[in-house]
Amino acid sequence: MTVAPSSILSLTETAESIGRCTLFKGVRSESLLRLAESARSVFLPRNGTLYRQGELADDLFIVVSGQIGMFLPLPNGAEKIIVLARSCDSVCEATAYLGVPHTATAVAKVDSHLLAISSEVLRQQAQQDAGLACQLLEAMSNRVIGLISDIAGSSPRSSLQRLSYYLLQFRAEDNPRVYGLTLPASKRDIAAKLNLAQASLSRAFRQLLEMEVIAVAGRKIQVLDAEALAEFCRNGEDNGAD
Amino acid sequence: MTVAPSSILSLTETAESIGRCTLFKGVRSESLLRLAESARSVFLPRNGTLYRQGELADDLFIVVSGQIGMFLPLPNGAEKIIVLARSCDSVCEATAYLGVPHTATAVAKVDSHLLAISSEVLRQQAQQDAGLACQLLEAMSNRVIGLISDIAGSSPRSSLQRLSYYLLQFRAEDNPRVYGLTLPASKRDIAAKLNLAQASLSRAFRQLLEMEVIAVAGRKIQVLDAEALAEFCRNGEDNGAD
DNA sequence: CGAGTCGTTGATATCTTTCAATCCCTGTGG
DNA sequence: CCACAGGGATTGAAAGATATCAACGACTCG
Repeated sequence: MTVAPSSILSLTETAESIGRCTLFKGVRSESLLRLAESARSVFLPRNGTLYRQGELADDLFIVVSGQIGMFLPLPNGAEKIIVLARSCDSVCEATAYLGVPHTATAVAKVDSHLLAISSEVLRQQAQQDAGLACQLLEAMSNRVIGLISDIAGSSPRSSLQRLSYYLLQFRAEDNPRVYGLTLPASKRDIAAKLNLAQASLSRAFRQLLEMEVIAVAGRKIQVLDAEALAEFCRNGEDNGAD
Repeated sequence: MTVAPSSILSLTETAESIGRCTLFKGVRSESLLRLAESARSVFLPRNGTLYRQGELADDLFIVVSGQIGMFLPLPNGAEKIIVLARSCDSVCEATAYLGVPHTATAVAKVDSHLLAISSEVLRQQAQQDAGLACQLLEAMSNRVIGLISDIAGSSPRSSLQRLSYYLLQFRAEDNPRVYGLTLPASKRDIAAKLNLAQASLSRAFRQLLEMEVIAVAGRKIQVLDAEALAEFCRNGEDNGAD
């Protein structure tokens, strides 16, 4: 992991960068500046390790650009991806806030640029700025909900159900029957997130494809019948067209 | 769900009750009182439903006595238990703080007594009392870590590994080789938490038993060789005695 | 044009699930 | 004190689904 002094950017620029992150949106600039003072700029090449499970969390990371994957090493050598963080996302808020060992390992999926904020400063600032604390609270709440959603998505035994659930998460608010999406990562990583073998995911895609519920073009996917997907999630059985 | 006016308890008594909860430990009494004012007392008989997935979260619940199980209904009619909350635990902090729909369903495993705190008041108070907000932040962080740990425990395919991981969580800080524990719920519920069929969990217990890694007496369990359990978690294979 | 990665596909083994019957323990009632 | 539900846990046999291993095709990059 390459660490560059944040001085490449001015303090105010750094503060702005931090403020753009969803985690700190709306936080008053004074707090932002404090955080920026403690920030280090980190560049991580593709496949570079940001931290490993078990290491102490001294920093909160903000993804400026690139993509970071947090995963759990699994007994059989495989890995389970917990979060895929992209621009403006933050990583390891919980462990950083608590200052405890990282629960997962984080690596860059592509060349990435991040900001490391001292967890100690973060705690201090949270104590003094309730607005900041509440913002963190909100982000953390969303993370909790996201994790529970992940658990929900990984709990069904059937690979078809897991994939259906996953694809359904990209559906817009107004619940359209047809919609498009782009996979945020390689199929291999998606499989790791859904706790499936690459091969199993591939077969699941094929099933959906042959049922004409989706159309696939590389990472671009067209959902042709979201209702059918939802039906899979409920019943686990195919009811095709009704 | 039976709702009784909190007036059975004096306001200060309620505030004290709230303060005992780990979620609000160390919070200044003024904030506690504000929260207490908004609190309702809730009694839930065994198998009573506290709330269902999808309902709006208007309240944060504190378990005064009893046990609450939060679970996700699964496609095949089974259910996945996410959290088992006991005395002094809190339930659905994230959804309540955000005021969004519940992500899971909560029922009482035994006759239970809880306190319902208005989520709106909670948000207000958090804005005004950074100490409270930080306390919530800490609790939420722990919840995140706990969830990730759950994910880690549910990710390995093997039932032996899942059970081993689960039992290992009861190990004391100093990593003793031998230790005892009492299951916090029925084997059926444990199975639901580990994403296993009752029968599969039973068989996993039997394996561990026959390998003399644990001893079982109802809900009381003696771990005879924690290292062996840890080994299972890593390798997924039995290396018996070395 | 060769190297490397990603994704697909096939055949097999392994594991869990499922369903059902049985056993065990507990609390109740006679 | 014994008998009888009732729930929880165990066990057995069969079926189903995914993992695994390996080989192949497609694509990108240098």
